Amino acid sequence: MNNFQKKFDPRVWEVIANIPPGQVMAYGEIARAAGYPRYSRMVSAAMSRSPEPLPWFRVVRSDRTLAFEVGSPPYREQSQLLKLEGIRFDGKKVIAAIPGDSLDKILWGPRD
DNA sequence: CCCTTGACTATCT
DNA sequence: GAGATAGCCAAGG
Repeated sequence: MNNFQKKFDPRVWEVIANIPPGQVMAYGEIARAAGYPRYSRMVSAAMSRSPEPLPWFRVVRSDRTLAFEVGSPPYREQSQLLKLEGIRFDGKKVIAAIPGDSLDKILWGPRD
């Protein structure tokens, strides 16, 4: 299909729904995985208009920072949800902490 | 058709 | 590493 499938290609939502807990993906990565390189902005649009709940909080910018304004309600909510999955923050950047990743990193973080 | 917007990115200072 | 800049692409006015 040529455009973003008239509406939004469900593959985008699939990709997001399949991000494992403790792991995160960037908008561009999701777009690529769904077969739409350069559609990062469309991913954000598709996400906010998803017909059903998605693990939206596992989606971050390519530089691994959150897409919301630091300190804003949605920012705090997202960071909170991520922390509940064991994800740590290196300043404003998230540090994916999948179970199986270096235990030292999960418990102590890259710095300390 | 032109212009603006946006939960984006890559690149250059 | 932070800020500016230029691409990017669909939507809506």
